[in-house]
Amino acid sequence: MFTLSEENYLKAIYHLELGNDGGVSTNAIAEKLATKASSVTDMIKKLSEKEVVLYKKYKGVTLTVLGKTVAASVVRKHRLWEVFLVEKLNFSWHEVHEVAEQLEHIKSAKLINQLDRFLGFPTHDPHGDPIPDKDGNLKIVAKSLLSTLSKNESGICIGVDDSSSEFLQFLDKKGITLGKKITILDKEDFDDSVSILIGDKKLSISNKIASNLYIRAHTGQ
Amino acid sequence: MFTLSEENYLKAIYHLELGNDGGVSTNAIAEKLATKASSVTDMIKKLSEKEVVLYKKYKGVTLTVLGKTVAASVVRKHRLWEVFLVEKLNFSWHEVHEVAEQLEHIKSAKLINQLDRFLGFPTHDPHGDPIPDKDGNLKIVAKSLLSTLSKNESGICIGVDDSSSEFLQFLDKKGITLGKKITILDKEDFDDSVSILIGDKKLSISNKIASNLYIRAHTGQ
DNA sequence: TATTATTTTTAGACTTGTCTAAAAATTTAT
DNA sequence: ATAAATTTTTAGACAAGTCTAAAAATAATA
Repeated sequence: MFTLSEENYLKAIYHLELGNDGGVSTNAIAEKLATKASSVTDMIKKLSEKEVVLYKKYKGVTLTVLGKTVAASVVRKHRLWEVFLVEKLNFSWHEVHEVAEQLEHIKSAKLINQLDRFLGFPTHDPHGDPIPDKDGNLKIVAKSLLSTLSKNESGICIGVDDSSSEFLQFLDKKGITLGKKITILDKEDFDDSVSILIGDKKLSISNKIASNLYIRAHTGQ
Repeated sequence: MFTLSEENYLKAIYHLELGNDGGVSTNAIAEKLATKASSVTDMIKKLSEKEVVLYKKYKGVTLTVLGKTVAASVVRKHRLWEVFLVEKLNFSWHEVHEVAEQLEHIKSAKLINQLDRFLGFPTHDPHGDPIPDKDGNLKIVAKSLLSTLSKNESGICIGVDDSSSEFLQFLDKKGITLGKKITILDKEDFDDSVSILIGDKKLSISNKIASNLYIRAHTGQ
């Protein structure tokens, strides 16, 4: 069994490993968890004892198979709860993270299995991130950043890279939500802004926005 | 804000105050929380600092208005989550307690308000215990123990006194559930056992069972 | 490659919540 | 009302998780 703190470390390492492949550095973990490197070293030793990470001094850590399973289970719970909050309790997508951070640590296999069924076995959370299955595997969907599409190309908005509350509220204001079709009308060279058609609305977004939106390739116009 | 541990102490004191009116003893709290009296003394001092209990050395504690509010809010969350687990996730009434013990500490006003609405503003949990409202008030329903009814009297089963998993499973096996009408057919003097009619089934139950079942007086017949 | 700069680890301290053992206060009983 | 039993508190210790400051190792640079 793992403590709340241990679970948070495993989750952080899990996310960091998905980004950079190879070992995860002490500093990277410290930054992600808003803690100090010395605290991370202490915890890493404990996790190493418990055989959920491989650790060699000064060389960073990687999750073991067991560690990956535990981390994926926490992520699974987090994302299922997010779906619950949005679908059943009328939360907005920018409000769910904080609460899911707490709910993800509730321990009950039956709870999470029944919740999964209750929600209709969702595959993605409200930000478009995939929900690991019971064994910790996640289905990767091919996705591109909106900023990489060319003029006249289009696709379905399927996720966000930055899921901060501020960014999500900005998207709400602009009417950009998951599932909507987006077409590139024009790209401005001088500031990299993009004119898009979303639904029947035309709007211009900055490159910063465009490179935080994931699009599923929409083959055949 | 209160820690998980503080919330558990407040909840324990809240429950103990409902039973015995007047101050709650250190030992009573220790027993309820399966901890040691010395630990209780330590925590009581902290709670006293935070002005959620009134404490005088050797004289036990009572909750302040603030303390009662906090405790009632934890109980409210516990019982709402129990309803959720039974109504939405197909838990049995004997399975909910352990999980609700965790869920009751999740902090989010919106979560609990929306959950309340989602569940249709329930007034009682799956064991028949009343759910405190947002202000911590609970509606007390007049109830009697089945063991106090006389021959030919009847009532509706509305709760249990002992909500241990074992007792609840026993009731399941016998087909005794909340909402069912129970009529006393006969009472045996020599062992205080009771013959009852529940639904269309006749069965004999011991006094121990009869004095753990709450009945709403069924006036008229 | 020698010297900085950066990263990581160690050492020691602090907080929270718990414990045991012993002392103090209260209650019960003779 | 005094002695015995019980309850409660104090004192000191411990584990988990964190921190600061300093030391050690690694990486970057001249």
